[in-house]
Amino acid sequence: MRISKSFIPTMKEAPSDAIIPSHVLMLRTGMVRMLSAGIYSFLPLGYKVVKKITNIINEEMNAIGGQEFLLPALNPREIWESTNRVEAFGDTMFHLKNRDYVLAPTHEEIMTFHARGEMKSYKDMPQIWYQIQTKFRNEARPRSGIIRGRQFLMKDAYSFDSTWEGLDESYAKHYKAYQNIFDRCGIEYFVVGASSGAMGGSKSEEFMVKSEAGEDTVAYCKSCGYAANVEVADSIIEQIARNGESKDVYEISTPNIHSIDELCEFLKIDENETAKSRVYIHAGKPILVLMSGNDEVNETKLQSILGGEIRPAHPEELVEITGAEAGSIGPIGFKHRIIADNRLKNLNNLFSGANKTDFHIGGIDLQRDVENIEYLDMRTIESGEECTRCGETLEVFKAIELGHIFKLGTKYSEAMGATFLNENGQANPIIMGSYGIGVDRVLACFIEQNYDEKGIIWKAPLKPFDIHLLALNMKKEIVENESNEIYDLLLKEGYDVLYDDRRDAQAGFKFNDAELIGIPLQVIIGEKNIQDGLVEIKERKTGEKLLISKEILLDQLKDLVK
RNA sequence: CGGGGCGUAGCGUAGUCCGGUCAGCGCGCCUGCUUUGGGAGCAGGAGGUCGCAGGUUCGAAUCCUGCCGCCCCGACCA
Repeated sequence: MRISKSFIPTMKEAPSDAIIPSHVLMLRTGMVRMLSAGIYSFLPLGYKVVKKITNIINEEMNAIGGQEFLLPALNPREIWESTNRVEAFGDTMFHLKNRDYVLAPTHEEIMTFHARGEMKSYKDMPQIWYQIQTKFRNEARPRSGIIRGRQFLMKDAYSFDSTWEGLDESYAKHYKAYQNIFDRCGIEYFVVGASSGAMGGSKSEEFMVKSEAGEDTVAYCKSCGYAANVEVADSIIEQIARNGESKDVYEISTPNIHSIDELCEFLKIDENETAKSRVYIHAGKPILVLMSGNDEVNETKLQSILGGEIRPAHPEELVEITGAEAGSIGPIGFKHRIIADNRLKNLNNLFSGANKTDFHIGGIDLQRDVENIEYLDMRTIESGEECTRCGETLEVFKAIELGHIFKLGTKYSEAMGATFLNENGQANPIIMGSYGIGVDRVLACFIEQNYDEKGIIWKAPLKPFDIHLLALNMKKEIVENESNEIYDLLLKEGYDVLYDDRRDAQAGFKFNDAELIGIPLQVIIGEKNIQDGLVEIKERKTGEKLLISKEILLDQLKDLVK
């Protein structure tokens, strides 16, 4: 493709709205443009890479027996009512104003609809059906460029089995296919066991990549592969020791001291000598949660301990309940249920709030001074703590969900009456799985993992072109003629070539565009070299250059283009 | 939905507090000449309802009211 004739609008500066690297680079390389918040157009260069990804997905899905569909994005609302998911999705689902249709955010119902119509016997199964299609979700807050949009490309697959063992097999096939897909795309990922949440079903796993732009926080152990959402993750952490002798409790004036850090600084004490208080409301009653120092309450753990909904108390409620403002609350004199984190177990000589604004209490002995205190694990783990499985160091970081596989079971088939007859002639609901991949997220995540200060660095499977051919000065006849000749030659050899044949662009301009777009190999035609019959080959990633005779160019490329 | 920020030419921005020589700068774009291995030089040029709608005023990018849009943090999220 000749750049002079193509639409690849590169930019030296990115719009100030773009923050994360993939967003900046996709805009700067002319792969995408934003139409509205969370709604992007793919331009030719970007769409070319999208198709590379979807090709890989097609191959791997077909390899496990998947059959590709294309379902309508426009759905009658009624079918979503049948599984109660209009309510479940709430405002996240787009509704049309002038007809009773919704824009599909996923396709369990539609696939189940087709299965219900045709799959009447256990002999019809197993089946794996999938599609690659645009999905719509009315995200309250689109962000991070293409990573979280209101409209996005998704590969969604559905398995239909007559037995639970069959579902296990279909699920395992998808797990393997997903590994192949992400491996082939050149993405570094890990798998996190997840709760299936509102999707229903018994088991689900998420394929994640580490990224600052991520929306989940996960704990990951490099050495044994343990990975868990921080909401449910555990770690090994040093217990704090009880002092030999307990002091008496005493009140301290601590004007304007609100945080543990301020308290430690003010009293010249260690975090381990403090207990932080958080008040939650559970079933209409206040509960004091005591944490050691700056440890954070893990609300998911707390919620599963207590059962039912919890929420932090509002500032006004705090005063009502404890008599003090946030920052001065503590266990002494607190009249409701008190739960302390395991790390605080039986500690003494602690500092905590006095339940009197601007006062703290020292010398607290939880054994002696706090009646009916309960100890439970409520901590949010942190980077650097030890893995409970292998004892190595855990890392905690943000991650993006690229794929999610679910054992759905019979939730949808039961709700929609999709049944089949088994060997004994009995009607049973079809046993389903569902399996998603965010296709444009794969693209964004690849870029997040493969760029430098100059631009993107493509790897072979997703590269938009094989070779970037740069004619440095097209106004010189020899450069123009030789470059055109080499371009034709490369095309004839079957290479996909991006040819920078612009007459009015300076050499430096072309170099920078080439680094930005990031095609792995550049073939550079300069006036002096070509006069000597020489061309240059440059590797984008390393910057390594090779000056060779043009006669052996094709031979060299055979080794270099993968 | 809560908090914060922003909206001036295709992109990046100055000016807004303190109303009037205030619509400016850089990049990009067009024309010509020069230059040509790391985002060129000179000369000339095009391009703006200052997000939209009201209002105050002799006069509004600037002050007031309402609305719209975008970004960031949070809440939410299969």
